[in-house]
Amino acid sequence: MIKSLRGMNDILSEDYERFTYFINTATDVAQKYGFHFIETPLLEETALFKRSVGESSDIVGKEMYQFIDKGENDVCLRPEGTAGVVRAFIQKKLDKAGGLHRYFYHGSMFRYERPQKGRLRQFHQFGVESFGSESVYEDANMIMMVADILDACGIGYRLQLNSLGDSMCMPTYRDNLVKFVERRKDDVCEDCVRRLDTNPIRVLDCKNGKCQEIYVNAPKLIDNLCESCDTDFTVLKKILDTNEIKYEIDTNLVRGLDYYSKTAFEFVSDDIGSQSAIAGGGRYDRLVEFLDGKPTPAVGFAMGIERLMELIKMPEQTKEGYYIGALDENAVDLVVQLAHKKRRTDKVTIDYKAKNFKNHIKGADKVNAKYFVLIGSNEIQSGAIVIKNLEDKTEDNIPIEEF
RNA sequence: GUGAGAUUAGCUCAGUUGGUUAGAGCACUGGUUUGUGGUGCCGGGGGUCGCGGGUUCGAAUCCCGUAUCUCACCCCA
Repeated sequence: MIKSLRGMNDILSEDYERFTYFINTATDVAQKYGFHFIETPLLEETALFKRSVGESSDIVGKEMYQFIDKGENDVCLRPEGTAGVVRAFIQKKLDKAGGLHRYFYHGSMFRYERPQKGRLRQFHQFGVESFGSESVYEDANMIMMVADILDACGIGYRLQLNSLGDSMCMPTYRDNLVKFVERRKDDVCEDCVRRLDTNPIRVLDCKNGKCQEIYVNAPKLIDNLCESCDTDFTVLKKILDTNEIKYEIDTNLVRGLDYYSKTAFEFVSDDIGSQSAIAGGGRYDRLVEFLDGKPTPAVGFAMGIERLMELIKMPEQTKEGYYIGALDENAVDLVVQLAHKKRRTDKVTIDYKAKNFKNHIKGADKVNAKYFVLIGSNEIQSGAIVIKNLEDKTEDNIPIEEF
């Protein structure tokens, strides 16, 4: 038997119901915020991700589905959504057009990782990107949108917040942090020593308890923000307070992608195991120019749909449509005919086999039909049918032509 | 990429110190006076015990390899 590749799942039946319910709910919220759908290719030039996500990140360093295509192009399956949207934004020259451009997307992402609960090689994200606004109100807008989507799906969460600084304050801070860690190089774990070279900020969210004890006394970026970053962060907190969105400041929150600056946030759930981040995002004011566009402030987020799946509270299913059954073989043709007519407006379930009453009602119950109609010799002779409402148990006798 | 555990029917799981033909519940399918309310009762189909080797008179059971899933590390959505 041929099986699907490791970490790549089929989505069907009840999972599909949940999946589409989430997409529809999130789409509805995004549209209410004035965002428009954008679809970008699953395959992009490898250089796009190297330059945006960053070569020091694990994603680019070891998790990309990268290959040379038949035209000798170095390409890879997208590991995340932002880079493609930014590329499209620049390619369509919207950076030069000015103004605000707001997009949402959803689709498959690919990362060559060891799968576990909440971590797949092909997974799905719903994401949003906003270009052209440097206002911290737009950052807040993003966070409120995530909160609205999660609320609409009945999902509980904790919001973690941090500021990563900008090109003014971040480099200075990073140098100070490196100096701090280098003085204690012998006491921290191997990973942290490695991080000093690759991505020093990441030492802050090291899971090693001993390292964390040491970093308690490390300089905090949040205490070393430049004036504009500091003001924005204060304003952001105030906006969230005003709009009754609870948050925790997590000075160790570091996003894994190199392009983030200033606001960084992560929504986490305590109910889904160790892969607990259900949404993450932040500001990336420099990314457009890194990718050869006109400098354009931007902010966005992405949500991991698979991680949300089991948390989504689906609305209660209501009875819907018709079940039409044949009591004897002669009636099957008429059943098919009536179903064909009724399907112009309603959902209709039929069975090609003639069965007795009890088996038909079992079938109607199983598909959650609201109306129940049986056709047998009596109906064919009299030309009248009984429509039974399975919800309120009432019956209605009408001529077949009026059905 | 590293470490640990798991894998038996469509699903959830039993299966004794290795011993006849591998079980249950749910699901599926049919019957239960060929015509009105589901839950009852009776029956039926469905398994290369993840896959491949090995030990043994004999393996779902013990050993080795391998695949996948799960958990942790790592990383992230």
